[in-house]
Amino acid sequence: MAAKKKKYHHGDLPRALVASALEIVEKEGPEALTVREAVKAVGVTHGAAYRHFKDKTALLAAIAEEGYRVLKERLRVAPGLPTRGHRARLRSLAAAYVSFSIERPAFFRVMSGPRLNEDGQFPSLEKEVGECFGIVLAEIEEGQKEGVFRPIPVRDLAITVWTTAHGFVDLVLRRRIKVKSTKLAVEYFEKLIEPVLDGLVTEPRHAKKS
Amino acid sequence: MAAKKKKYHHGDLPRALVASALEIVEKEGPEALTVREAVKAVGVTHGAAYRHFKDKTALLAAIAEEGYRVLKERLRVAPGLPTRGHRARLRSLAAAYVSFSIERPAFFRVMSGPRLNEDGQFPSLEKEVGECFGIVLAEIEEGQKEGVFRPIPVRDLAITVWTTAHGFVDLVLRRRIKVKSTKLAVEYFEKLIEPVLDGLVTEPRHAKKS
DNA sequence: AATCGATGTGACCAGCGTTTACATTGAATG
DNA sequence: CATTCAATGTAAACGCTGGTCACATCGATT
Repeated sequence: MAAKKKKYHHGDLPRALVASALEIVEKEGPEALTVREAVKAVGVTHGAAYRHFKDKTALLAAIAEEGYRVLKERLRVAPGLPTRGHRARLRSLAAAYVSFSIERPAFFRVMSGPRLNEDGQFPSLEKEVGECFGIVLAEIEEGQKEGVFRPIPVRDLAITVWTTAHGFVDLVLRRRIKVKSTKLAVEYFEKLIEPVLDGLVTEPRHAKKS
Repeated sequence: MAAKKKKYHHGDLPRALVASALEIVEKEGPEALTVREAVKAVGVTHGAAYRHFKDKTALLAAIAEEGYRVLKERLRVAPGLPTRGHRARLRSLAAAYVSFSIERPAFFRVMSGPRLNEDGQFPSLEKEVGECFGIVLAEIEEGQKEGVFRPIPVRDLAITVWTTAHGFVDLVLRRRIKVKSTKLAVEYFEKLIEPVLDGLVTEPRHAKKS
């Protein structure tokens, strides 16, 4: 019976709203998200939402931003010990992007969904994106200094890996690439990316035992 | 003054509707598409649209299908003469996907946009997708027979290339990868995919002149 | 205790996708 | 040629949406 007191002011409506909205997206997909629905779980009128978010788009941007924060954490721990070698670390980064995106498709679809990044809108979102990309850039830079990666512009290398991971996830979530489980999807990706990595490193290609 | 006779029945409403809808998507983006708006240019009530399309989604599916038909044609002519060698032909296929998608983003965004391919809905759409993918498969199969591509499952090779091209386009259209023009985008892609191809072929990597 | 900016309310708007009962047609049938 | 009938288009309605606005209520500052 611990009925919450009905306060006129909520206290932290923005955060509660993002959480509620994320839950809806997780259950019914991004296009099913409705300001009115998101507001219901919070116990507030839908008009109140517009005190904190200019737009429905702004609400989506907040979700996306949160998503990039989660992704950032996963990218940070992904490479594991520095002893693993740069190729393995880069593979782990890509796999982390894939597993995050496939395990939390709601995040992924919002993060790469609407036109959140057309202009300079949502600079804080842009910042999170930049930090995620920066992690990949830094890793490749180091690896290249040690001569592991081919002498291609770092940016190009990073974009190639990003492109591969992103495209894979997108096609999986759109059911163009069919997989039976999220776990298998990540395993499949790790198999696919191996030849791509071969093309990005200087060391002679993995000798297949045959 | 060749005012068209106002006939009660349109003649070919479905085709006209798809054309009108595509035009809107081209001008204002897919999310701006409205059944009511699409119908205006055709001079018919919005209710009439539902005689021919179960849904707004079905209308989008028709656009997507048309898009895959156009793409298919471009994939067919892309490889050029068979004398070019399989690596060049595969690169051309990927580049054709990229240039089509970037030159006609409206098509791309509809084709890979909403959940058109969740279940077995829109089988005719599914067929077009399959044919496009089939062109890539066939090319790789041949190249592999001649020992140009590494002995990886054909499907995996095809998916890797598709993933790369698709991911690149998606990131470009979402302004995550910044390019100054569509032409430069394609050129940039062709540069990026080179190392990837290196990883997919058996021949020793391109010797860089240095 | 009075004040005031921030926050929430409720009513309202135009526009949307979709459905329905009804009107109009052209082609097939006799 | 007249009749019929399925296909196609119309008009009005439904519930829902994103967004706005005048107003109510609060909590912190004075």
